[in-house]
Amino acid sequence: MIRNLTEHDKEHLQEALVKSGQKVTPQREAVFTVLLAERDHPTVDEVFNRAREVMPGLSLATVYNCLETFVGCGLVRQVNHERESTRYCPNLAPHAHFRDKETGQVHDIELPPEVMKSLRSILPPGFDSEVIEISFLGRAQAKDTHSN
Amino acid sequence: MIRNLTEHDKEHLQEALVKSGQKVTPQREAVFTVLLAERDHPTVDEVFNRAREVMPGLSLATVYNCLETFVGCGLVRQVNHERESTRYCPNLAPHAHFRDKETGQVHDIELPPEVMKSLRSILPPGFDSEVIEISFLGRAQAKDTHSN
DNA sequence: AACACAGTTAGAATGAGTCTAATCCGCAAG
DNA sequence: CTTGCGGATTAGACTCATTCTAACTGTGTT
Ligand SMILES: [Mn+2]
Ligand SMILES: [Mn+2]
Ligand SMILES: [Zn+2]
Ligand SMILES: [Zn+2]
Repeated sequence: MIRNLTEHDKEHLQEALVKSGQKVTPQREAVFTVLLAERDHPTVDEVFNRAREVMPGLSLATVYNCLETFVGCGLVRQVNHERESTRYCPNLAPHAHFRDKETGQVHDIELPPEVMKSLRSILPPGFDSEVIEISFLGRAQAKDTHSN
Repeated sequence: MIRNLTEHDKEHLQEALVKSGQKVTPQREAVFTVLLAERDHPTVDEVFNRAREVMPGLSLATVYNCLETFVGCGLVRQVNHERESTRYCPNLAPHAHFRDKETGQVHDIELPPEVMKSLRSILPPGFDSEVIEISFLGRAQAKDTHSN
């Protein structure tokens, strides 16, 4: 269920950490592995529980620390919906989030560059934005969790 | 500073409340007045402190209750940025929010219908969204708070 | 060996928001 | 009038995601 990191992902992790002056540790590898294994936007507690299966001594504080570190080096994004627990997303492509009101599931919605551009264009002169967050709330038709 | 409600706004409040089977009370009028007086997306505490100036006995619990009621009848919108305290906005036109990273101020950004449409169009078939939230984070050039 | 230092850890503290149970108040029936 | 009802208000207790603190670990350096 929680496969190990591919060489490629391992390098990605190491590069981002080292580039910002931080170390690769077993805990960070475990947490990153969890994030890549199931891209369902888990909460901190969900990450914690999944990671503990493979590293039983891991503490909740460390999961908070790792996730904060990852956000800091741009390895993952935080996802907030209203005031619910923060979720984490390793998808680095520009995308919006769709939250299913009934199931609570969060889905990635690809953001074409033209839409990004039209969004930026609504900012009046003088407004300069680094981050744009777009989130939908609604109902998504049930679909196979893995369609393969 | 905290002018009374215009007749028009009073009717707006009454209509929305009565339509959803709730009563106009002095507390609700006071809280609504505060929201309309300064459209700066105040937090609950800010609303509380402003409203107490005109109604000293008002309780924080009631401010929470009033704001929840208003959201329920569509009189105001909740505005969340990351995990900061929830803010409240009486602007009913479709708009996005821009948060200034330095000042913390929140500005309304008008959302043209064509942009709304292009946003809706990125949803894959099967996804049906009632609410879209768009928030920008960045820096806005200082401007007179009241330019009149 | 002693030190430096980042990372990890358990548990305490924080604080926005929610819940509870008592009281208030406007209104309608007796 | 008096009483009863139901929604609204209130103070304070409570929740719980997140942050903070201080001790400890592990690794590399002098
Ligand atoms: Mn779904
Ligand atoms: Mn500003
Ligand atoms: Zn995502
Ligand atoms: Zn607004």
